[in-house]
Amino acid sequence: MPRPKDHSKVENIYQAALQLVIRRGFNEFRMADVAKAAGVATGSLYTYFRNKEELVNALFLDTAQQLYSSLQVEKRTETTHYHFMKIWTSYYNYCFVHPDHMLFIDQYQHSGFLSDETKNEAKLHLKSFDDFLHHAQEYGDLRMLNLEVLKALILGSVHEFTKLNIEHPGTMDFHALETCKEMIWEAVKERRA
Amino acid sequence: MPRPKDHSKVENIYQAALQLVIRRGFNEFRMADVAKAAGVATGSLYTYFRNKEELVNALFLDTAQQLYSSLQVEKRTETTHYHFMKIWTSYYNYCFVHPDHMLFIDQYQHSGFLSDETKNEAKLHLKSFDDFLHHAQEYGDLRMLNLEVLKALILGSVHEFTKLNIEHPGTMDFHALETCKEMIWEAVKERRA
Amino acid sequence: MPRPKDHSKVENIYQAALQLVIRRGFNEFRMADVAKAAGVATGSLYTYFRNKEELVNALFLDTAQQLYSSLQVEKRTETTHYHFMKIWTSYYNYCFVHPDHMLFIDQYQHSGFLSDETKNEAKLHLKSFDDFLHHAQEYGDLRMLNLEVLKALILGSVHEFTKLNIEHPGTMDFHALETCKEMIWEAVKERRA
Amino acid sequence: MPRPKDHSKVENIYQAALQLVIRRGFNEFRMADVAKAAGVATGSLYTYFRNKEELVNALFLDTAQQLYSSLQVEKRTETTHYHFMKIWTSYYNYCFVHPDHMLFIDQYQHSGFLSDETKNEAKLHLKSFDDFLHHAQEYGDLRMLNLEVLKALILGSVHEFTKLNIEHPGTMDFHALETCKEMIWEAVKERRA
DNA sequence: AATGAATGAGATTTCATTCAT
DNA sequence: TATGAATGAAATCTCATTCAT
Repeated sequence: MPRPKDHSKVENIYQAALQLVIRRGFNEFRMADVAKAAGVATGSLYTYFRNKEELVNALFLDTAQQLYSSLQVEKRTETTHYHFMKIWTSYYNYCFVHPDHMLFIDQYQHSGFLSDETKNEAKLHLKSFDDFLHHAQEYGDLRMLNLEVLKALILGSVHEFTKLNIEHPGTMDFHALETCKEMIWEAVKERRA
Repeated sequence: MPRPKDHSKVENIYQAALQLVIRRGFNEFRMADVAKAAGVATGSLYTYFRNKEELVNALFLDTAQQLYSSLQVEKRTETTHYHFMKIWTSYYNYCFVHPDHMLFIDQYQHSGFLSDETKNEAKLHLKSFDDFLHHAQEYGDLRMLNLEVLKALILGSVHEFTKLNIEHPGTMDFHALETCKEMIWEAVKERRA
Repeated sequence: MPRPKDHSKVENIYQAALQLVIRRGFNEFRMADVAKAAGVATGSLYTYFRNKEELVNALFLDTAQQLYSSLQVEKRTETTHYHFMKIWTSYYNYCFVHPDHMLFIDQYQHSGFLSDETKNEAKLHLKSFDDFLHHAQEYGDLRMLNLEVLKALILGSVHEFTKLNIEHPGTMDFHALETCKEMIWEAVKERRA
Repeated sequence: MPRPKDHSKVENIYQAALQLVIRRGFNEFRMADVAKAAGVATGSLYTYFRNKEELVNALFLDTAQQLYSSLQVEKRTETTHYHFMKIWTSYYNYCFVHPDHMLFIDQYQHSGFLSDETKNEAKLHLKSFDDFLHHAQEYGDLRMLNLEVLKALILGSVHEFTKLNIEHPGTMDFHALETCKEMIWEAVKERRA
């Protein structure tokens, strides 16, 4: 029996690659560096990924999956308002703890490095969030607006606030955060007659 | 800083570089490609810019200046609401026509390629917008919130909607746009007692 | 030298390697590919051959032995002319059926990959053909000429015609083949006083 | 004005590449080695050739052109026999002086490295030799046989004798050479009624 | 003995920058 | 000043070989 393909190594590679993406400013990361940081040989990267492009795509998918999973959508038990706040906060918290993940996704989303397939597959992880928004609209709790537009505003706001945190740490204190949540809710909530 | 020997050539270079940034997926653009697209020799780039980094920084400044100038802040003659709508719309329109400018700024803003000096200088062009927001807060028309946070929300929303336009052209129709403006206003406006 | 632990496996490896040499254009064949095609693990190749060089040498010997055995030299019972035609034809037929074998030998014969030992050992399988030529010269049936030169012409002609068959299938029809045999015989036969 | 692309450098590269092909046994030559031997930087090879494959193809064409130009076909002024001997001898002499050229052509002719286009283009340089053979057949001086077959025998014989020269220098002495010429002529000449 | 994942030296190729013209 | 061929350091990728299982 050969050594079984070590899938924890793939995790190490993802971690290392992400760290480097951040450190080297999102512009470029070198395969040799990824290998070294992951504690494997350069050539080993190519047992897991056919080339650099495939590694980036896989890393993107893996990261997007984690990032979007942080949108804690649950079965409807509370008011839309309550649920919305909870989801937004959980997403914000994830971005706060892992700004690198969010930045990576944000940066590469529109880059030519990613295949359309990857981009589409990444979006699948937003399905339950889509459903939440859709149902909330049907209940008359959210503005009737193209879902993509709604999503862009909600997730985009988190992204922007996270970038702010990176550039000016401390700006987003407790009070600011509460206000932000409130603002976004005011933006998206339906105004009843 | 470019030595403005021949300003039209520098303009060509900027144009060419921006086009390439878009085409090559924001990841990398080659000096040779920029030169060819700009209709100059590779070596000539180095008469205008000391190296690639300087070219990127100069391009960033030039683009940011144009982009941020589109925030048509005027002297206060109308209500804050009216003025806000006008500014947001003019910015949105610029992004709609030049999505590449906006994407370039958005992508490189947090990249290690830019010097802090460049980043700061770029922000100077937001000074009049800062002033507008600040005064509007003083008049009690906008939420009392860290200016950076307010800005992040306002400009960020335009950026997100522009990205939407790129990915799904047509999503942002007239109705959606009006609603978006309304949403952002609802988010940032001060609720009086 | 292969350790003949499992002779059928070595045969598989030879077959696979030859197939690959053909497919990959005689330039390079990869150990991993040979292993896969032979249905064994990469590492297993190294139980049979110390390294790639040894595999090539062994393959060369094996193939040369088969190729040269097709020169059906028998005890002198017929005229030299009859015997010559028979031998040439049997060699031609083998090459026609196994052009890959012939090409492999032809390509690697002068390549630095083979040890002198291998080259010499391969030539031993031409011993009986050498004898045939030598005796035919003594009988005054073949030109008195350095044996190597004679061999070069006789075997070389078959090789050339075989290559022709590969490049332009059908060129060597029955008539052409008969003429070729005749030509070579005219070339090598002794003209008596 | 930039440095004009130095086409003598291409010649250097060809020379260097050929030398290496020989030295390293026709199996492989490294771009870095070619560059060093040609006295240029590694990267410079890529200003002349897009990649290794293109270099090999160009080298093949260049070498084939030289090799085949040595077939000194002239206007018919003498007997076919005389002319044939002259051509064969001039080709043999070229191969004797440049065995490396001949070996390179012979080795790569059937290798997957060359494009079909290259192979076909190389053959164009045999056009005047084809014409010579064709006319000689019409005059009733050469056997009526597919031209390709005739060529294979004539050129192939030279190749084989050249290889002999490499392996056993001295074998092809003056006497042997004269006999060889005679043999080939006996093989290809038409036997009149 | 057999496996095939892992290795890493070494190959090819790229591209920012220089420099002869 | 302008040119673009030339450079070579540094990147990506390959593949013969090793070795833990």
